[in-house]
Amino acid sequence: MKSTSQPRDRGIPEATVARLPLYLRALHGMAERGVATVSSEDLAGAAGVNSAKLRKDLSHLGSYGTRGVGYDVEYLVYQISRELGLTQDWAVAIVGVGNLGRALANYGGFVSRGFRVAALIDADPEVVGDTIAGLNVEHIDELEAVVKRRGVSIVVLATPAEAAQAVCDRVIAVGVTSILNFAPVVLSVPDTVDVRKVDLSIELQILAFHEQRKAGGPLMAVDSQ
Amino acid sequence: MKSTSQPRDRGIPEATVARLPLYLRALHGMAERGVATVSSEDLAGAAGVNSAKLRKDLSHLGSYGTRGVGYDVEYLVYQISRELGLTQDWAVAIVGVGNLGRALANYGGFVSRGFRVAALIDADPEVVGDTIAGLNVEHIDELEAVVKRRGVSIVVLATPAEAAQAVCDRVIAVGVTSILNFAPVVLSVPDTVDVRKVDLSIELQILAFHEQRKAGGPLMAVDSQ
DNA sequence: ATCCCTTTGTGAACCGATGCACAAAGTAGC
DNA sequence: GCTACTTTGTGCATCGGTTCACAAAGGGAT
Repeated sequence: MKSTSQPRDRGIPEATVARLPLYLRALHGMAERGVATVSSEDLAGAAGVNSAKLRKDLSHLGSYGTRGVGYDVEYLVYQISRELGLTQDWAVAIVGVGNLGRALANYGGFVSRGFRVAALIDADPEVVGDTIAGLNVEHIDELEAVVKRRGVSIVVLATPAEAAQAVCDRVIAVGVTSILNFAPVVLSVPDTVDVRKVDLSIELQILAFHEQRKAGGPLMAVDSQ
Repeated sequence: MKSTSQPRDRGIPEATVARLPLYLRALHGMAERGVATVSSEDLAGAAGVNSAKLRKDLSHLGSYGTRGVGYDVEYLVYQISRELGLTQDWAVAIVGVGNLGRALANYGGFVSRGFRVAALIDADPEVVGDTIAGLNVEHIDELEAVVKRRGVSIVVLATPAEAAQAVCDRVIAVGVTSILNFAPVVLSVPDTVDVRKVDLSIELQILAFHEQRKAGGPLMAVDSQ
């Protein structure tokens, strides 16, 4: 079993996986502009990475380039899509239909290729029954039933921090193993479950740290010693 | 110059900086519950990290713990806040007041300690003049003036993808060096500028990748060879 | 068919981050 | 003061990821 017919390794580095969507987006843009073939140099430029890194990333999927020529755009789009699992359709449920949940439901670009918002769920009787982005908001009591009925496999948590862990536990109990968490809490889950976290406040704090450094560091104003 | 009085090293590892906000949040929770002192083990548990990592992270700020006892919660909150630059007040402008921008403006928890939404800016005459979260939405033509007048130092981009680079260039031209980008594009900026990216679609794709792996991998359905 | 040019795929050095494991430093009890 | 116990701070081995640099592979021209 050498790198002739089955070069695709089961273990793709996590860092590579995180960049594949970036390459895919750049490639989609190129495909729309009618570009047929692209070099690692150009694609790397479009994705904002180093070309050696790009080549190594792609080499983890297989040998899809042609030396002296580059990569076929359409073919590469297909291969990356398949590797990421975007050739199938993922049903996503958004739990928590506050400002953020609403924005996510309406954000077209977000749920694009491969993903479909299949359910909106909230606890507030005030919003249950509303129609948002063409979907009926259902009550949290229906959570388990809705997840099962619609074949939801990815849950987006946009609840208040206090509610997140409880909702998390419930969706895991019905078999969901992929969660995108917007609530500012550390979820505790079994390690069979994947949680990705998006935390706006943390991103701002990291920016503030660097901004402060540029301005002279934390000692400047205080001069503690 | 040893580690007695000036232990604070100018170079805090990036990975550490990214975790400090997490520790800070856990500590705030503890402070509210009246906890006076915490061990690395307990704090690490609350933040979801390994205790050795936590201790090493904190050691980059200085020697703020007491052996045999732990860390003083209040004191550590102060030290981390100071290191992150949260003892000062950062004026944030949100550009793009669509669904997402609106959600961000209203999201109280997001702009919490140390941050203040100082301006909302949009190009659509339909929304310019509206009041959202107590703020008047201003026209994009006023961008430079508003940024200067309000002392904005961090800009949040919540525009459509097509507009993001242009807005980015403009705010950089007025001196902004910290940008939080929600638009699904790779911004090109001088390397004096910090850009952090939040991309919902990428997060979903990473989840899909792992979800597919759990289900048997991309070969299962296709069996290409 | 041969030579030259382009671009891929990857071996190897390097770099930063992680986690173990333990000495150093402190508290508490006698 | 001395001993036993707790918990920090860190040296060290390790690991994953990045980057360089180049040999291998292909295309095109003569």
